[in-house]
Amino acid sequence: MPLPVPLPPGTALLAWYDRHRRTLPFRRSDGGRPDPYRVWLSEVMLQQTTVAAVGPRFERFLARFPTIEALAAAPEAAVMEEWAGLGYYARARNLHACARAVAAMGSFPRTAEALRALPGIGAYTAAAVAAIAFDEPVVPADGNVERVVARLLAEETPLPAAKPRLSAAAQGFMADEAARARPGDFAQALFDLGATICTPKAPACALCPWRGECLAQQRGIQADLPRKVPKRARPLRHGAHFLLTDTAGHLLLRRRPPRGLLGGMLELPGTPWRDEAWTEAEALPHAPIPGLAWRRLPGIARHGFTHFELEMRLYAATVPHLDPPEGMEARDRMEAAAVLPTVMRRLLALAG
DNA sequence: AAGTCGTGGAT
DNA sequence: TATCCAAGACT
Repeated sequence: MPLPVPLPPGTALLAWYDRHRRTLPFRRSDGGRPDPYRVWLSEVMLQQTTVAAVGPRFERFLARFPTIEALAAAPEAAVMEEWAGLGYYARARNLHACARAVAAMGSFPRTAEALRALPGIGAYTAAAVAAIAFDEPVVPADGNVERVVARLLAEETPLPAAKPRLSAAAQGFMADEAARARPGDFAQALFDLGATICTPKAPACALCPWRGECLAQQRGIQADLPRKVPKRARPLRHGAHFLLTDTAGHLLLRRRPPRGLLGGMLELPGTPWRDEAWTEAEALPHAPIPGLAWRRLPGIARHGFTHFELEMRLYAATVPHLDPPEGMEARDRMEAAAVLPTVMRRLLALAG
């Protein structure tokens, strides 16, 4: 009987993946070659966004834009509306620009290096699409992979400073022959390991295919890694917005500037957002149509952004017929609820 | 290169 | 309620 030899990392991880891989809406289960359009779309949707949030939106997006040519041919406003509620709206603008670039080229580039040059595709997404769709031997380093590698190596340097080292170490996995034979599966195996075993809070080390070689687990510090630099507190800001409706149930919306926060999305017209609350006398001059009988609705809508928190007051008025001023448009209430970003849906909720 | 850029679920 | 953080990109 030979001495038990630890399986090389690639073989052990892939064997675990073949038994425990997750079934996901954007992941093929028939073993066929993934469609680059679907892989790319899912990777962009999944940027800083949970699998649970992407799930129902992925097929819905594909139903509306079945091919990258269809996406490229669509107006940007249609893409923004389809993206409403998903957040990080620059992704939708870049997605559209990328679709037009790829459609003009005829097909997706097949290497991470070439993919990296497209809008909205950074180092991670380039490697993920190259590995999953084209089996290029690269390792996409997302938050899961950073966490797995930080624990494997017991890396004490806090993120984000440690990211280059962790990413390089992850790429080093491709020296393993088993990993190099299945780059797409290897990448997704790392994702699944991070999502189901090597979790942020209480990792299930007893079930981990790499428990034998994990330095953090040996030292008992796995739950403390990766270390991170503390985030700054989020300031509180204030706004006042205006709900103008007509007797047919339409309401007035305004398109935000094409870049920056919520760039290109629709909103309820309102004041700028500032550090101090708006009094009624300060807010009313910002109404889309001054001089109407604006009435303050009770309550305050709150919404958390990445780097500040927002409290909004809402004023309402009614006119017989809505005639949108320049730069604004009228939508019926059901449609508005569907195309507005979440922060604006909170205001609609305030109106009942 | 640190700040900007959304949202919802888990804890 | 407060905090974390998720298949990050861009400036």
